[in-house]
Amino acid sequence: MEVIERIRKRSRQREEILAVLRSTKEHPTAAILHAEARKRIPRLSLGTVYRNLDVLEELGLLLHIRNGNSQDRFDGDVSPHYHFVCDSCGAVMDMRLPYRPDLDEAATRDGFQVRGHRLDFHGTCPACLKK
Amino acid sequence: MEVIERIRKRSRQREEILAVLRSTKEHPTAAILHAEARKRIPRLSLGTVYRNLDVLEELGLLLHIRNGNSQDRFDGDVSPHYHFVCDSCGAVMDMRLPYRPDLDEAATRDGFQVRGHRLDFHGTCPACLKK
DNA sequence: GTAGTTGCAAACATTTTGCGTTGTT
DNA sequence: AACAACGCAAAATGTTTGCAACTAC
Repeated sequence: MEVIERIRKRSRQREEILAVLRSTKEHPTAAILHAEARKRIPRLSLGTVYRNLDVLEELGLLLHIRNGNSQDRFDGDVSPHYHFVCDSCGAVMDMRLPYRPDLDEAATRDGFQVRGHRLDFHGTCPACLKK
Repeated sequence: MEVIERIRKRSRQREEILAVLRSTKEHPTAAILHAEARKRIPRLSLGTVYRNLDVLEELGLLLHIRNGNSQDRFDGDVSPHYHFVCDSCGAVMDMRLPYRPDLDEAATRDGFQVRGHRLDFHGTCPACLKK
């Protein structure tokens, strides 16, 4: 948990939530993380999951993807990268595409102070194309 | 209402909602549209606003921006363009930046069928910078 | 007359919060 | 001992839906 312990008290719940998130390449919802983490901490409540997701986001240890059709998704990979969202099945996948800092430069004008960007591609994912 | 009338029955409510959306450069939430359209149609219900936003999205007459901190926002400008989201005040603004179809080409690989992309910049908006 | 559309209110789904207890430092 | 974090359940938020009445065609 590195950074955290200087600012927050440690908790098994928080460690477990982050571990689950880091163990997958999917981009799970809060409910999925809850179900998964419960396998090891059966009494873990959903409220605790949300509270810890907030804390972890604040500390920059996860990405909060407010995209989805309904439920938000979370990404344990905080390095800059882009996503692909399937129009058909709704899955969120990582793109193997270099990050483009030059886009921020092009956008810095008209008085905007640009801190970064978010780029999502959408279309049909390989799995759905097969159907 | 151009296109619509061939597919749907016309309704004053739908026309008013689209008119309000087109009259602004802000990117209003459903609640804002409701409040605004109510000035002319006092009994307009929020349910009707949501139903019509769905219809209008389906017909390609608006963009549904599932971004925001909580409430979704809507954009009456359906031409391809990018947005800036202010980290400080949450406002969504249009960027004067040319659309980049080449990004889609670069992303077409690994079996993805790319239909388009969404690019949001974030940082601090001119108004918030002054404070 | 038929079927799309409405207003209203109830239902939903997701996320947030209050509170008394537990855990970490 | 102090106070962060917890579990639980209730509340808040944003959106959707069922239904009877209304409206466009």
